[in-house]
Amino acid sequence: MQLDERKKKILQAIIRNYLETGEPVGSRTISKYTDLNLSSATIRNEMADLEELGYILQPHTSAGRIPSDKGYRLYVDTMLEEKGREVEEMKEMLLEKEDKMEALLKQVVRVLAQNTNYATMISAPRIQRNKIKFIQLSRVDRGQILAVIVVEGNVIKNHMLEVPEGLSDETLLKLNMLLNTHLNGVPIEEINLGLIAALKQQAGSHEAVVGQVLDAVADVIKEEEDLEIYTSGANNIFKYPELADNTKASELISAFEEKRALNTLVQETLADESNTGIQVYIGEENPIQAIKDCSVVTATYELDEGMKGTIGIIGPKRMDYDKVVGTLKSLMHQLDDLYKKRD
Amino acid sequence: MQLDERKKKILQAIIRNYLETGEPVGSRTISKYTDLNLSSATIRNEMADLEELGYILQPHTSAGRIPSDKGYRLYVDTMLEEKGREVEEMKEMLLEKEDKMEALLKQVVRVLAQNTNYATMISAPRIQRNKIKFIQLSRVDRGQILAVIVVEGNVIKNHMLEVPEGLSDETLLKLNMLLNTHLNGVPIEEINLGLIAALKQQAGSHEAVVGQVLDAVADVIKEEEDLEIYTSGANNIFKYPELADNTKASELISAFEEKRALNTLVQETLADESNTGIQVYIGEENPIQAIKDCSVVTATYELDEGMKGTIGIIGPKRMDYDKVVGTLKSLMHQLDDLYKKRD
DNA sequence: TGTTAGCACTCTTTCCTATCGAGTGCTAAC
DNA sequence: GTTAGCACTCGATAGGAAAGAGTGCTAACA
Repeated sequence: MQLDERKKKILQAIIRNYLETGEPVGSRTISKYTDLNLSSATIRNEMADLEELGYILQPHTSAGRIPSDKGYRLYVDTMLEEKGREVEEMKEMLLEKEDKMEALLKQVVRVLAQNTNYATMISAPRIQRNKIKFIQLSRVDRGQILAVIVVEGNVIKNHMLEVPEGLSDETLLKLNMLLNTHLNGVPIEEINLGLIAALKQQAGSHEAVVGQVLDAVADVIKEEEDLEIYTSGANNIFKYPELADNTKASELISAFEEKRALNTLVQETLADESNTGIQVYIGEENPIQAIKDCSVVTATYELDEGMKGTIGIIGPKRMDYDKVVGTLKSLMHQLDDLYKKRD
Repeated sequence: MQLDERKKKILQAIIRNYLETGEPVGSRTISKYTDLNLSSATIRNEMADLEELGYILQPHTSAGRIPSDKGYRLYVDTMLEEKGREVEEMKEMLLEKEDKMEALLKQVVRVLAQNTNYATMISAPRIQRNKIKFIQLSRVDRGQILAVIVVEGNVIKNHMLEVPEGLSDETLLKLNMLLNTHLNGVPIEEINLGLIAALKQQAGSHEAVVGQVLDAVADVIKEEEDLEIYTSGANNIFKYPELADNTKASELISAFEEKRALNTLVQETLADESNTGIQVYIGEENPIQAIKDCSVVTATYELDEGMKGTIGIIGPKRMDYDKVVGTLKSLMHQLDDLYKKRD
């Protein structure tokens, strides 16, 4: 059996309707809902076929049909081809520029949750090019030195070092020179044992200080790895009865709080380079067990200088894919603009 | 009518039992539960009295009794006098020292949630003494300058400034001198218009740079105000049926996510200086409307140098106050130790 | 051959009712 | 003051009937 045009139309109608109502949809509804002018009986026949093909399923014998994961998948795929919508609504809200990346991300994720009525997440951009741009040691207190490390992309890292009180200003100046001449412009990955040994040797009796600075540099990478994720709108799941029962809700909330799980999602999204930057995981397709009853739409955004992050929208399988994809696309453009303007 | 010793004992028994089961407790249960050797009928009489006094109430005519807010309050008050327990369990977990304050707080709040099975929050310490300790401008790029501001308590603030490319190293040095001589040791609150004007005048043509630095300083205070709050264990609320229905759960989760609300709780806790540092808000007593069906136990912790923060545990009204207070007390000691050791 | 009307059948949902049982309040006796 | 006893209340639970939505199948139709 093949999936002809009419079957596709009926399937689409079923899904659309189900997205709206969340209830299984019957043949009579479709008979009226579409412009095919077919009786419910005919629809019933077609539905039986669609079920056999695996695109829809019946919760129980005398209920209407609901889309299967396979059905959603077809729907989403055809939709992604067709659409390139826009949602301008949130532009204004975003335009209240925020100075700090963190605040900006928090705002984006909140606006997105409010706009879509789904749960949302965003991962802070992961810096890919990691050259050291600038290092400075400054005395703050008698026995305390502040190390400031700036990495390409203007990621700034502060670290307080305890030093012997006898350390003179002169020495400090020397150490500054030493560090900057050897490390400026060097990608963090290239700081190997040889370089470290050379630095320590030149630092002489102050090798401990150099060691601490290098530890701080190493931290920059470490922080990269457990990258920051912000979430919002977790409570939106209560708007969808199929997700709101205690067990599921608890799992979902928990996954949202323990951002560890979401991280796998981020990784997965960043790894996949194939398409437009937008990916849709339906039900079991997504890598997180706890949200297997949900669908996830993710987008990769890229700011200047190879800084990449992920935005995700998590909702019921009957989420309004159309709108969500549109919103994400528009949002990505705006993030682009926003960043370019500021830069 | 007075609250004699026997009534107190009965009330305590009712509350204890209700804390365990979460079910209304009947007269027969109490008759067996206590060592008073009274029949259920007698208990019934006493319960009628207790109800009249407002310490307990009946969900409906033929049900047992549950404690009222007033009842809990009495229970908690007498308990706080008596107890000074310890919970050593989480010591080990905390002893895996974390370098960064943020990571430490996140860990504390997580450990606490795991230990208690309630939702938990912690606010990052708010610095009270705000003297500027150190300011430094460093050139990072041709047109970019990094301003590092260190405030007493070693709070570090970075800010990137855009400057005209013509700015010479010499000028930079002068500006550094200027800022440090005038601002070092000055409490941020005391930077008034007069001081600002004087600084700008001395900076001459570079007053714009000084202005930007001062803006960054102002940010330190601003950040103080919307202080950071970390939460954990929100999903624990699903363990208590009386909180787990959709409406309530949604409100709770939402309040937990929107940390704004929790902030009022922090403020309130910090404001109250009266007692041991531990406060208990029962039901409507707490300032957040969304969690009016919960109880909140808060503690103020104080690290060195007048840095104060708040820990909170949010659970059902029938939370195990005894254990929670004990846990919090022990935790506070450990935080003290931890910080002292590191310092 | 595809479409449709009709009908019996299935299964959930809803509502009603009866029953159960926990717990109370009251009375009378100890 | 304490207790036993009893009638009463009211939620919870279970069973069953009726309603309703929707199906699958058959037979008729164009």
